[in-house]
Parts: sequence; C-alpha cells; structure tokens
Amino acid sequence: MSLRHAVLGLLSEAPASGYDLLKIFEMSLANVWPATQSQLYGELGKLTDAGLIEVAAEGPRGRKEYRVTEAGLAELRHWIAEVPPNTVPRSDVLLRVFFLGALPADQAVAYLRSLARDAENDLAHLRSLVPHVECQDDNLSVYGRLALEWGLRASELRREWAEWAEEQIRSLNVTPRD
Amino acid sequence: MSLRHAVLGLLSEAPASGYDLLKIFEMSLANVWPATQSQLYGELGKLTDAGLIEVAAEGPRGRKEYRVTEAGLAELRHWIAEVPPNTVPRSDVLLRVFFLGALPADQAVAYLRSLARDAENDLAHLRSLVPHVECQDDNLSVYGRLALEWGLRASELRREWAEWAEEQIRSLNVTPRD
DNA sequence: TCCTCCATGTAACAGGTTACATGATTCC
DNA sequence: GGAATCATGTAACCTGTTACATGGAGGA
Repeated sequence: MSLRHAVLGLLSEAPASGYDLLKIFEMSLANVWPATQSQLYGELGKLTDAGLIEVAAEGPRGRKEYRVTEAGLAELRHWIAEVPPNTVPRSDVLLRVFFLGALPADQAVAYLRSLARDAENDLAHLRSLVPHVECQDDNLSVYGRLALEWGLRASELRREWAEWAEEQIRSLNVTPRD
Repeated sequence: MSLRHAVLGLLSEAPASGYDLLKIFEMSLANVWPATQSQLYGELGKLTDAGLIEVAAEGPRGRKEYRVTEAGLAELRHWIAEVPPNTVPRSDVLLRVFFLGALPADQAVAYLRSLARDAENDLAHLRSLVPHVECQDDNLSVYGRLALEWGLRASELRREWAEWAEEQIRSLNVTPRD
C-alpha cells in the first residue's frame, strides 16, 4: 500500500492533477516507486473516497487538481515514522546468481561481467542526474539528493561486487582438481 | 515470472516435493525471493502442465517428488543468461526518505538514525549465517555465498549511507538562516 | 484542418498474500 | 490417544501491468 503514500507525499509538497503526478512519477520516482497511469488514477479515486485528499480546483480539459487534507497529511506522517518498512525487496538478479551453477563456468563468468557493465551504466546515468537535482531547492530535492546518493553508492557496490564475484568463480575453476 | 525460475533452479539441484521446496524457500531464498506455500503449489501445477517439471516419485502422505525435465533445464539456462533482469526494485524505505520533509527535522533525523540501526541488525543477522553457509559445498552454497556477500555489503552500505544522510540533514538545520 | 499534448477512465490479466480446509504419518 | 509434522490444495482479495477507449484545447 505504498503507492497511496507516494501520492500523499507528492501532494503534500504541492497540489497537482493526476496528469501532473504522472509526470513527477516518471521523472523523480521512476527509480524508487514506479507507477502506471491507470494505477495512479485509480488510487486518486480511492484516496478521495477515503477523505485523505480532495479536489482543490477543476481546470480546462476535465482537469482535477487535488490537494492533501489534514487527515491525509496525518496519515503520511504516520506512515513515514511509525509503519515498519515491510517487504524484502525481491531481486531477480540475485536469484540468477543463486542458480549460476546451472550454467557452464565460462557463461557464469560472462554473466557476472555483464552485471558489472550494467552497474557501470547505471552509475553513469545517475551521475548525469546529479547536476539537475543539485540546483533545485524544494523539500523533494533536498531529500531526493539523499536518495540519489544512495543510488550512486548502490551502483558502485554492484559493480565492485560483480568484479569480486567474477574473481571468486574464476579462482574456483583455475584449480579444479588438487 | 521469476518464481517459476526459482523453482526450476532449486529442482535443477535436486528433486524435491512442494513441501521440501517450501522449506528451502524459507531458509535460503527468504531474503532474495520469498514465496508462500499457496503460490508454490500453484506454480508446481503450472510447471507440470507446461512440461518443465515432472513427478519423479510419489511418497507417503500424497507426497509428490518433482524433478526438472530437459525442457525445464533449457528454460532455466535461457532465463539466467538471456532474459534481461526486469524491474526496478521498489523501495518503500527510500520512498519514505523522499518525503522526510513532511516531518519535523528532529523526527527526520531520528528516522535516519533508526535506519542505521536496522542496517546494523541486518548485518549482524547475515554475519551469523556466514559460518553456516561456509561449510556446505553444493552448487547452491557456492553461489549462495556470493549472494550472501552481496547482502553483507548492501547492509554496510545502508548503515554508512544512513549515518551520512543524518549528518547532511543535521548540518542543514544547524544553520537555518545565514 | 491536423497534430500534439493534456487529461481521465476502464477492462483483462498476472503475480502475490492471507486465510481456510483437509488429511496422513510419525513419535511420545 | 494426542500432538507435532508432513503434505497438498483452493478461494478471496489486493497490487500492478498492458491495452483499449475517449475527448478537449492549443498551436502550426
């Protein structure tokens, strides 16, 4: 149930329409909590029914601008501070690593190398976002920078780990029978 | 669709029943790809229908021992080596970080501190698994060690990042008006 | 006029969680 | 005999993805 809190969080910064929110999801939250258009509009309806947000104004093309209510803000704060983070994040990459034994050793090594490359690419991409986020000054950007730093560190970790893992597997296979 | 490959992967190491697999999921894969009992039995049925696994033997209490077929093994290898890892892992922790601005500064700092503590606990837990995995020698353990190392590094990262982030927010608030 | 962008909504499906339901075997 | 464990299955519900569907407004 975190999409609902993502929406509350965004609306707590500034009122916005579903369409606006969609853009923000694509820009800022794409790497943290992606959401689709259909999901978003559904959630806006549910949040309105629950009284956590309300329509602040109606615009041209049927545009509805939402804002968070007091109850919504309270719910947001409660969620951040008191609801325990729930799920183990599933990683299909790590799952593949578990089963690398099903591949011939050279392919396993190649796979780990490709992970290192992917991490390097992600790192480059995140680095390209740094200047863009750095010049902004709203709440979302201040904390967005923290999130971005996490991403940078995590990408480096992936690259370093993949290189280390490749070496591990290599050393296992160099001395197969002693 | 990774649960299916998790099942194929486990069965490629050794034949097992749904019940056996459930235990393995709870032990080895709990931190990588958790699965529930009902999901597992459903998937076993679908995999059998698809011809990727088959019933190798039937035991006492209606026990059905499955083994992977040639087609299943081919599918597993294909998935590991050629299917691109799909989704951005959603992180509800990082999502909370994005919206920390909705909290008073002291609560935001407290939250980051609690993240550091959580990371420290996870680290301790993973470290306790090290000796257990180290003495095993099957394929799953060899590659499981790689996955465990990832977990260890990731937990350290989380702790270090949380400490860094706390310092960042602290320094923002020490000098509010200059 | 036509294209692009703004803007919302719904339907079908896949994957995952929780809960319920049932029964056989083994061990004490 | 009773408890713990082995063992499987199903139903309801929630979340998320993909695709379809519709139409207004503004600019070239």
